[in-house]
Amino acid sequence: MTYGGRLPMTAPWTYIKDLPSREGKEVVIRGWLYNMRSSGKIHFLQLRDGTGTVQGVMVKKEVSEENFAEAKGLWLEASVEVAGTVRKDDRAPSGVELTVSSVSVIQNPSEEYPIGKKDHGIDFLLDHRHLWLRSPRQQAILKIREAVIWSAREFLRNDGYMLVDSPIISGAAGEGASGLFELDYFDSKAYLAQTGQLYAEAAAAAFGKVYTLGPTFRAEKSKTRRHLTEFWMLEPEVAFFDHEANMDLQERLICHIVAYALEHCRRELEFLERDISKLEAVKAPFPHLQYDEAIEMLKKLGSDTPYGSDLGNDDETILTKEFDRPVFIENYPKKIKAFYMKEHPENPDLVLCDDLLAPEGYGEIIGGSQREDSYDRLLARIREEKLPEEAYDWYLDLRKYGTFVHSGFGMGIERVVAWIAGLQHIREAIPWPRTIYRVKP
RNA sequence: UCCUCGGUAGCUCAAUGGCAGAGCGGGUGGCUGUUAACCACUAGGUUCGAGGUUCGAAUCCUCGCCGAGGAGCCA
Repeated sequence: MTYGGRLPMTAPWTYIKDLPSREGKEVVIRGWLYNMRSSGKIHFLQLRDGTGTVQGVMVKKEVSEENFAEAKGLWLEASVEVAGTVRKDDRAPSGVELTVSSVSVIQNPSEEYPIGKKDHGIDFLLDHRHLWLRSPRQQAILKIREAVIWSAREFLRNDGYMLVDSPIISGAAGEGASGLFELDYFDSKAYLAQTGQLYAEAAAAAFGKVYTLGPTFRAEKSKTRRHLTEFWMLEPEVAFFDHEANMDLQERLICHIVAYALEHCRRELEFLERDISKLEAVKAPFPHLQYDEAIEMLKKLGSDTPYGSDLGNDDETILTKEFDRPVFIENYPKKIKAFYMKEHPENPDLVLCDDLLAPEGYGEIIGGSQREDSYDRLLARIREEKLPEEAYDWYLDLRKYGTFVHSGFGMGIERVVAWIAGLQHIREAIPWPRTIYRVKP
């Protein structure tokens, strides 16, 4: 079982996804054995290579006795190179099977694979995330994640947006000191970014239409199905866009992402048993509710959240069940929102902002606002919130040198993935979830 | 930080004061079309830890540890 000797890496091999087009041909595939059944004189090798799965049928009288016996001794997740002939078979899910002529063992595990064929508890699966990724469900979810990110970037790039990365280490507190991860930075303190927004605003003054995409960090001890301590956020920021244009961009972006997933991830969505009709309903225009209308509506639906409070998770769930597509909640009271949001021109107690809530109880996937562009009002807000003024000197500069109407928003990647894939918990929507009690693997 | 629930074989769970069990996985044997294959046999335990109540504790009590679900906060 010498790897280099028996398996020249320059040799061509075939990916399982391409087998249907190689019917009748002799091929070699490389991958892993994810299950095996045997009837004594015939082995059924369930093989996967990351592009698909195929059943290798190994008949005793058609292969060497040694090779047949060696195959029988394989453990689950053995890595193998399998040679055989592609054969059409109506019993196979992909329409083809592989009639095996020989199996070369790359490595046969010396102990049993921890993840079995029956159900496991979430604690065990998260402890084995590095192996759990191999399961079909996790692969389907992560393919949808990739599609969400890819389609969002494609949409923005085609619409003239430029990716301008923002720093992960920052000396400024961002949205307020609570929930920040603090780290030793040589002789002083620094923080992990909670948002790239302030940097995106600076970049918008340079490039006009920009976005950031990267990990963000919240040190809050949240223990819910909607929270991670490390999550990815897409944050467009647009010069000369007002609140209305901002929401229009959000609506177009979400529609594009959903349409892309429906077109390119149909198999994954079906595997996850997602109700596809719910996604097909996601079309513009999305309904809009003013904050006070939302509070009124919630009262009729049995919530006792008073005017002036932020909506709770239960409120979001109740509210979104009233609609078949995402719903905007606009113009929250100033005192429950961030300092950088622009005051409502007709009501100084409100700010020009929006949350976009996904249907079916998934809740907030986007938070956005028009930014305060007045130097004086922004400075006043920083003082009102008792934020460290000196940390925001550069941010205030943006209002000092050619200030401009601008707006932007943050879209939580994992929440969008959880919604589109129909997940119960956000932690499956990221390859390596970080939660309050879990940083390994 | 608060509330709720849980921790028993490698895994998923049962046993609720009276002999520690099943399914899956592992081992051995059988089976030429299996689809979480099946059949037979078999090995496998510090019941999370410490202390307590009791003739007797996986089970009841106290403390601790480790998780999960939810609240708050947020994307």
